[in-house]
Amino acid sequence: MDLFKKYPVSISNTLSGKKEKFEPLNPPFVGMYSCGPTVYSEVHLGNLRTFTAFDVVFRYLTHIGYKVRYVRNITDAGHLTNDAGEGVDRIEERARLEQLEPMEIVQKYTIGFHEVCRIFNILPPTIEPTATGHIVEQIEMVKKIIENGYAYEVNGSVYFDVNKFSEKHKYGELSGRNIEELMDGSRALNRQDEKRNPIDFAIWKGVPPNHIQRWPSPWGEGIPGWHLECSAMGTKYLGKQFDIHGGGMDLKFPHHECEIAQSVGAYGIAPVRYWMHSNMLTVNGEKMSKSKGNSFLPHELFTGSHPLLTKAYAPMAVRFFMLQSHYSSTLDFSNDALNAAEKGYRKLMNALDALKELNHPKTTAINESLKNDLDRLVDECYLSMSDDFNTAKTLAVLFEMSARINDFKSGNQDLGAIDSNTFTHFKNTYINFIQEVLGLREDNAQDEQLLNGLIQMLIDIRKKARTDKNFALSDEIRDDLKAMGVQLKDGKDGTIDYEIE
RNA sequence: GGUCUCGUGGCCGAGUGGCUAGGCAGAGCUCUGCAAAAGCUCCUACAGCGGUUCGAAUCCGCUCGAGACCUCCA
Repeated sequence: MDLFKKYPVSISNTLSGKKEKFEPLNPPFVGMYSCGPTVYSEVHLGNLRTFTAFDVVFRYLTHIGYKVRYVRNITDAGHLTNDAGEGVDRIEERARLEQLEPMEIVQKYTIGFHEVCRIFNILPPTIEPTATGHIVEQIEMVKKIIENGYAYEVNGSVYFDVNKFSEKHKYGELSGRNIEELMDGSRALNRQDEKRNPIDFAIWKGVPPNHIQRWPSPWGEGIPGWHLECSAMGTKYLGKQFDIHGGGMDLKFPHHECEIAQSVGAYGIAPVRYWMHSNMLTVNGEKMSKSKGNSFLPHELFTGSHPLLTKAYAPMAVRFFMLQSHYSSTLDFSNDALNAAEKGYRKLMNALDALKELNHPKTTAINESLKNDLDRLVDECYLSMSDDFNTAKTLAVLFEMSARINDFKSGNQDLGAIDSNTFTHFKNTYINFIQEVLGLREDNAQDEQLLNGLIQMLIDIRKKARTDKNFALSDEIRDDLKAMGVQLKDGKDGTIDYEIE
């Protein structure tokens, strides 16, 4: 039986505001889209939280047997910072600043983004389309919206007519807004404004002659509107209606709201069945963002070079830190929290190493209650993840499992007291959840071999010293290693393990 | 100003009507040549006030506090 049938997934659908049973349109296939980065500068940790959240969704759905097509875009076409045609195009701005062609900027930061994803063990999506690679699709979509009467052209730009749209459809359903309030909230149009209504938004924007990024269109040279790419590419690769659309909370309005309007305006059907929004990473209670100047860059984390950090943190400790909270809650970023996460992460990984070394011996007398306990833990891993991808709850279960693992390792508990099927199931679940579902892995894998050899050598010397009762020497070796951050651990049976701090 | 969210033990964070979250820190015990690790035990909270209920951290109301969106942002 497929795991997704045994452990049905529920998702907090931000469209309905309720937790709903997840039923894909065409099981076992799942279509999932999440908004990727605009590649005009380095991604920061806040961005990474969202990518990590949907990485785990992708991983888990895949793990339980769904065939997931996961589309995450790269926004490499510049967009004006507001729809009135004022403001700046960030990619264009950056290009002028660095004296580069916009596509050089885009290339540079796309590569940087991929590098960071690799470091944080964020899997590549199954399709990673770019906005500039889908100008044709976007133009076609604009045409359809015009044909359907929901957009109008002014001076080479095309605007979505929100008022017209709302005569037949709902606008603001996702973000819980109504048009009247939005009108009140927006400033009045000035004389130069091309829009009929302040809440209309550009789906194609004509650009002045000095603008570098530009594409020909039926309305003249210009750039696509900034909400349009997701609609066009989502439709192209996932269909007019697909299962899951994710993104950060701050994209809910206007970005996702506009996506819905465009898709309905073009195809007459709601594009997404389950909307998921991940919450913000905060610093001292405030949203981490570039504009607030409180963002952390990945390399500042690895090197500990940020003024608010007391030390460097490994990427996997940070990933673990993010998984310790639910994606829909805000998560506060601090040294103390990171320190705690680092230790918790190590504990989990130590148990993982121990478990990999464990093999089931001959079964002796079966301990029923132990067997039931292990089966329950396996079950709870799945139930927790199926409950709206509750990674925090899942980690709590994994910690319980690690205690059982350490019992087996130390001999506190006899492995023979359970049958080998139970053990294999337990073992596979622990390994799979940590590595595949949560995407946690050992850091520093490259240097490990060399280091392992060196330390092993010292361990052998120390073993001899202890056999000779030369404790002065054995302690010296242990203490000197400790000073360098290598902690030796003497086992009951004379084996010596170590841990790098 | 409008809309909305949140306020959990020393810290971080799950939990949305009754049953122990978990991690980190702290205390103790076991194991151990010592140390570390590990296991076990303890520290048992839900912003304040009122209400609903047999029973509320969980539902309702008010108060206080924090934050988000309404402009680009994951």
